[in-house]
Amino acid sequence: MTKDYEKKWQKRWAEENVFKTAEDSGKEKTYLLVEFPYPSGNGLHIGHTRPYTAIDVLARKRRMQGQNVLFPIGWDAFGLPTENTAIAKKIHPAAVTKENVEIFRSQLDSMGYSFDWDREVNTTDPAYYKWTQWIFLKFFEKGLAYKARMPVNWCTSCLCVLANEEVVDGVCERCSSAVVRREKSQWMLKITAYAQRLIDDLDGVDFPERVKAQQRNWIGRSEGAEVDFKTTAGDVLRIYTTRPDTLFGATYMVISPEHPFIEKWKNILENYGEVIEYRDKAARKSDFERTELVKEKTGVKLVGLRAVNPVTNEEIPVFVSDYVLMSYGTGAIMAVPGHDDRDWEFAKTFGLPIIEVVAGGDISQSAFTDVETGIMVNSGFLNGLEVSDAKKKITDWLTEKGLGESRVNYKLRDWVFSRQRYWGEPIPIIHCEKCGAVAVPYDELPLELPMVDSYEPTESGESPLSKMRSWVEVKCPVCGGNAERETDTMPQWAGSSWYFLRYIDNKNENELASAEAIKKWMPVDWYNGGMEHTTLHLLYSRFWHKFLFDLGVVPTPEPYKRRTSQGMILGEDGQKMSKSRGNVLNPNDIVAEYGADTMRLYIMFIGDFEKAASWSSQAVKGCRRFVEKFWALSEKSKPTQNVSPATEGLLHKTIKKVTEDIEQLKFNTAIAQLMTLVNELSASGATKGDLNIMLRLLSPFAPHTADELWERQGFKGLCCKQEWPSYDKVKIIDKEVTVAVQVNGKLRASIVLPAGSDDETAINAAKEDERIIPHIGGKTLVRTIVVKDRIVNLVVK
RNA sequence: GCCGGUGUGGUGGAAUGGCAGACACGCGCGACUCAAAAUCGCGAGGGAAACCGUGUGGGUUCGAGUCCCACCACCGGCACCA
Repeated sequence: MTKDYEKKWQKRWAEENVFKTAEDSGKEKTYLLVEFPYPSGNGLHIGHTRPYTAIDVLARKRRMQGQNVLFPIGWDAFGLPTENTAIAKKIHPAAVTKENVEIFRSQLDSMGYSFDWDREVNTTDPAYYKWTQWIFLKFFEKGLAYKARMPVNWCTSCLCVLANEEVVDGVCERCSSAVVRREKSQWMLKITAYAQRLIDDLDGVDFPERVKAQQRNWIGRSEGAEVDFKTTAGDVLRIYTTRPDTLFGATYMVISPEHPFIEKWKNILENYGEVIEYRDKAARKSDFERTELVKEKTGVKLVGLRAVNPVTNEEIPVFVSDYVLMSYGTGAIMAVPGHDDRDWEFAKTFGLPIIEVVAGGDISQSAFTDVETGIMVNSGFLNGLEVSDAKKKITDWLTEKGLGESRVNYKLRDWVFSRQRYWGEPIPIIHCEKCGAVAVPYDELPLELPMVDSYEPTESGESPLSKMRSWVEVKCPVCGGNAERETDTMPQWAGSSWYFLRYIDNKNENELASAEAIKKWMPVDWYNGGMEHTTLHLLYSRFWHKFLFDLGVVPTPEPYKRRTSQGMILGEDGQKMSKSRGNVLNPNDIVAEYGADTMRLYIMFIGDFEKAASWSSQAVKGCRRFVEKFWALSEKSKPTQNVSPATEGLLHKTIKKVTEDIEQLKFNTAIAQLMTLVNELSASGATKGDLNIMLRLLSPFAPHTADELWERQGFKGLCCKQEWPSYDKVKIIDKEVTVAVQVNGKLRASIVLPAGSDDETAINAAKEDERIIPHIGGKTLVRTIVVKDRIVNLVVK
C-alpha cells in the first residue's frame, strides 16, 4: 500500500463540500472551537496538531452521529513577529501575513482536518477589524476605555509598552529583552469592573478545576478594610489591610515610593532628598531587579513626620519601601510585624517593635499568621475574640467612628490596551484640543491602517503611524476644528477576544454577527486550548463577552460552555521544543514520511491528552504498522456481509469503548482498543460486515485510509458521511468470566465461571479449587466477599 | 515562599477501591533470506524460590496505583498583593 491516496480524498472532500456547516438543518447543533493559530513564518508546529487533531476527531465523530457541527478556523494575524519580519525583509506586514497564511492553510489541509473553510476569519482583514474597532468604541462610550498616565512596562528592544501579563520573569514575553518602568499615557480597558462577575460566573461553566483555580487566583479577590491614620502633617493616610483585627499591633507604616504624599510632604520631610533618591532608584529598577532583592528589605524612614494608630493613639513612624506597590490597595500599609512575614523581616532589619496581638505562635522567632486558631490579646476591646470575630468587630467599630470601612480588593489590574506599533488595529479615536478624545463616527469604520514607508517604531516610542501626517491630521467630528488621530494600535489580544462570534456569520457587513445566528450557535459547546492562555486570552475573551452581553449583543454571559486543555508535546529529549535546543520537529516531515493518518493516530495515541508527552520518532512506527495491518485485513476480507460470530462480542465492545472514549478525550485507549480488535481479526480474518463497522470507527482518526478502504470494499458513498455505528448491549456481555480467588486478600487462583453465577456457586467453586485448598485447610472461614464476576475473597483465621 | 499539577517495567502509557503493567515502542529468541531490511511467530516487572513490587513513611479497608495523613522529587504558574 501507499499513502498517496490522502491527497485524493482531501480533494474529494473539498469538491463535495463535505464539511460545510448546514445552516438550516433541524439537527442538534454543536459548536467545537480550537484556538486559531498565529500564522508565524515557522509554519505549523507539532504543538498545533495535538489539539486540532483531537477536536477534528470529535467533530468527525459527532457529524457521523447526526449532529450539525460548526468547526471553523481562522487567523490571529496581527502581532509583533510579523511586523519584525516586515521590517527585516522590507515587505508590508500584510504581504508577510498572506504568505504565511497560505503555508499554514496547506499544512492544515495536508493533515486532513475537517474545518469549514467558508467560515474562515482573519483578524487583520478590515472587514473583520471593523468590528473589533466597533467593540472598542462601545467600551469608550460606556466609560470602560480610558486614557491614563501611569508607570508601564517598557520593552527596551520592542520599544513598546507591555501589559503586566506580557512580562515573563521580568523580561519581554516575546523577545526576552529587559523590561523597565516608564511613564506613558495609555489606553486602558476597565477589566477590573468585571472582576467579581469573572469570578462568580466560573461556577456555571464546565472548565477543568485547575483552570478555574488559576483564574480565581489571578483575579485575586481579598476581603479586608481601609483604615485612616492621622499624621502629624495633618493629612490622613488611608491604608488597606486584610487583617484589620491586628490593628493594635501596628507599630509603623509603609508607603509606596510612588505615593503622591511624598511630593505633598516635600517641605515637611527633613530627609526629602534621601527619600527622592530612594524613589528614583526604585523607579529605575525593572521588576526583575526588584525580585532579585527579595532577601534584604530596603527602605527609608520619613523624618519629620509621624502617624497615629487610631486605636492605641500612639505615634508611630512612617517608612517608604518598594515592597509596597502603588498598584495594589491604596499604596500604603499599616505594618504589623508580629503577624505578617514581610513586616516581620522589615521590623528586624530596622529594629522596630514587634507586638503580639494574636496568641498562638512565638513572635520572637517568626510572624504568626494563622487565622484559624489564634485568640486576640493586647488588643483592648478585641481581647479574647477569635480572629474572624475580631475582624468583624473592629471593622464595625471603624465604620461607626468614621475611621474606615470594609473593602474588597482584587489583584487584577486594568488592561493596558495601547501599542506603539504598526501591525495592529488602529484605535478609532480623534484627539481634539477643544473636545478632547472623540470617537471616530461608526459609519467611518473600519478605520484602515494607512500604508507607511517604514514600520519601525519611532525613537520617541510613538507608533510609526505618527509619521503619516496626512493620515493623522483630521477635522474633529464634533466641532470641525483641527484635530489629530490616535496613533496607537490595539494589542494582539483584541482580535482574539471575540473571533468565535465572527465565525458564526463571517460575511455580515451590518453587524459583527446577526442576533439570530448568534442565538443559534452560541455558546461555544466545547473550546479546547492551551493552559498558557488561561489568564490572558481566556480571561480577556470572557470579559469582552460579558460586556457584549451587557450591550445585548450576545444572549449569554459566558462564551464557552466547556473548556479543555491539551498537554504540551515535548521534544524527544523530554524538553520543551525550541530552536535553541535544536529539538523542533516539523509535522510536514512526519506527514511526508508516514502520511497524515499515521501522524494523526500517533499524536492521539501518544498519551493522556491533558498531560505533557515526549515525541518519539520510534513510536510513530507503531501507528504506521497499525494502518498497514488494517489495510492488509481489508484486502483479504471474506466476502460475507455478516460480522464474524467469534469476534462479535469484541466488535461491540470496541464500538462502545471508541464511542465513549472520544467524548472523554481518551483517544489513546480508543486507539488501543481498535488495535486489539485488528490484532484479533488478523489471526481469524475479517468479513465485509466486520469492516463495514470497523472502518466507520477508524474514520475520525484516520479518515483518508477509512475512505480509501471503504471504496475498495465497494461500499457506497463516503465513509466519513456514514452513520456512526451503535452497539448491542446484549452482545458485549461475556458468557464466561475469569474470577480471581483471593485468600485474605492475596491472589491465589483464577477460576472460570459462567457469567452471572450467584455468590454461593462462586464461593463453592473457589473453596473446591485445588490451588485454594492448601491455603484454607485447617483454618476457620470467618468471612467471604464476592464481587460478582470478578473476585471471591475468602477470609480465614 | 505561595498556588496548581505529576511520580507505575528499559520507554510512552493502561487500570468505576477488586487479577497492576492493556495497547504501543524498544529488546531477546525463532521463521523467511546468501545476508540485511521489512514481515510473521514466540517471550519477558524483579527474584532460584518463598515472596517482593505503582516516589518514601504511616493509616483506613476483606482488599489501596486509586481514599486519608506526613514527607521527598520533578514540572508549570505567580511572586514583596498588605
